[in-house]
Amino acid sequence: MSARPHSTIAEFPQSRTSTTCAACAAYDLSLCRTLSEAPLALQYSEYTVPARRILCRQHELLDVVPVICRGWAASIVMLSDGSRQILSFLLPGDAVSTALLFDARPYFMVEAITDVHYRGFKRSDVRTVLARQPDLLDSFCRTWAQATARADQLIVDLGRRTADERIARLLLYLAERLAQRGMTQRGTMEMEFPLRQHHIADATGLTPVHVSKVLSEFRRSGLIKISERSLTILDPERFQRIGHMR
Amino acid sequence: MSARPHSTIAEFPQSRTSTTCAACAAYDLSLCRTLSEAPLALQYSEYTVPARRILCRQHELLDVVPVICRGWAASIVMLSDGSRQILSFLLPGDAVSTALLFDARPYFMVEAITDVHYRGFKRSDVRTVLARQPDLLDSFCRTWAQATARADQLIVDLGRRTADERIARLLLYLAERLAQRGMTQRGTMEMEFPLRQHHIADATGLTPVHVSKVLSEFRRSGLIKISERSLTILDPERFQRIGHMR
DNA sequence: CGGTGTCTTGAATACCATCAAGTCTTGTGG
DNA sequence: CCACAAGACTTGATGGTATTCAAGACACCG
Repeated sequence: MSARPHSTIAEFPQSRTSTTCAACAAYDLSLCRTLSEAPLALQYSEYTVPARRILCRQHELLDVVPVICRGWAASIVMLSDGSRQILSFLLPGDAVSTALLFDARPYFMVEAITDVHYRGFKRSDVRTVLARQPDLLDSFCRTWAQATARADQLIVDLGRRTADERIARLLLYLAERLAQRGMTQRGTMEMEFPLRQHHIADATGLTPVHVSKVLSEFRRSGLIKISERSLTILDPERFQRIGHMR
Repeated sequence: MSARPHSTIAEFPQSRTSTTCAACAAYDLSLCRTLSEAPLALQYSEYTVPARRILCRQHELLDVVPVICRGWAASIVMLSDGSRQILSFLLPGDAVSTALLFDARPYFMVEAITDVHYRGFKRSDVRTVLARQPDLLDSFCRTWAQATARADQLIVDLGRRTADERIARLLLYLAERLAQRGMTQRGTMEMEFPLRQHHIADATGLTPVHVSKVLSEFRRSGLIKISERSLTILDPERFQRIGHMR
């Protein structure tokens, strides 16, 4: 696999302008609002990085907890032979990793998929706030528990499911998360979909070549429409059956 | 795959005798001690179940948080076609799942591998104690963060590594955890090892047949000795290279 | 306009699953 | 104590799914 020379770390925090949070697709779901608004009003830095840029590197110290405001990112483990495994896709409102609060040295990197806008909260600030606000801590833990459940589900998918099943389940899972954020066309199963096939491959433990073949087959059988950075699930019922074959 | 008619749920809590915790291999590591001893002295029930018995079922309500005292168990997701994926092995001192504190309905089952002795703490008790003791909460979260890291590591293994690598890494990981608990022969890499090959298969996303072939190959090349419920890593250095090939 | 990234398709190959038969051990009831 | 059944493991033959290799089409960008 090829080196990616364009990947350089984000370096320059923007001035902390009051960004239009109304644009954040997950404003209501997210911890971000609670942390940044009164009465807590934690300080944070804001960053904007272009697609394909690295937000933070594997094994490098990180003293902020990043929260995505706009765009898609992914947390990725890179192996020494260049192969990659995506642990999770990060959508607006997602904190990069809940576990990051307790370990300053992530074992994965975070890479922007689209242009990404994000905030970095100081770890120590977040921890003191959580320690003082039991209800906040509780909702934080619930979010963490959800992430744990998703990770375990992914383990099952990678361990025991075929390529068709893995890909169908990934797409359905993303569709569900986008719907929660109001990021699908109202009523339909149509959504903006910035993932490249190599992202799908890295998330499902497959090769890009095989992903291409499976998606083509899905397209031919009228299950999905996928093109021009957009995805439509045409036959949700049949598509879900493929994801739940076992 | 076959139905396992012998698996019935553990039903009868024993009388709450003061068990000899000195025998617990992970007494110092575990939350269990802190929870059960003064000054907290939480109430708990104690259970002993034979090998292959189910401690708790997938999707069934559970109002206690089990902590393993003796023996090996595994948390397992079962799919409708009978195939199984082991999420984690549970050793003495392990709580069944940290996430279980926030979701009473586990998406996995827990099965005893050897005879298992465990305690069940009431979820609500544990939560109130955690809420009141910041240092306890902190160490709880650190344990959770470790479990999260292990799950992510497993995702990488299943997504991007070959059978040889997966199996070698599993054995090394277990050896490391056993060593932490003083459950290896002092100085050597020899340990009691109750796993059947089908457990290894279910944990690595492989078939028992293939596990057998890989283990035989490891044995032939003098990497490990594995027989009679015991495992010795004969050539740790070479074995680790196999686990870290990429 | 070349360069890079993305996607597609086909052919050859590798890895692991499946199927099957046989050995050995373990546990159980007669 | 023996007979029998079930579980655990091994080994070889065969097959399928996904990888690797390769070539070409297409879009986008500086």
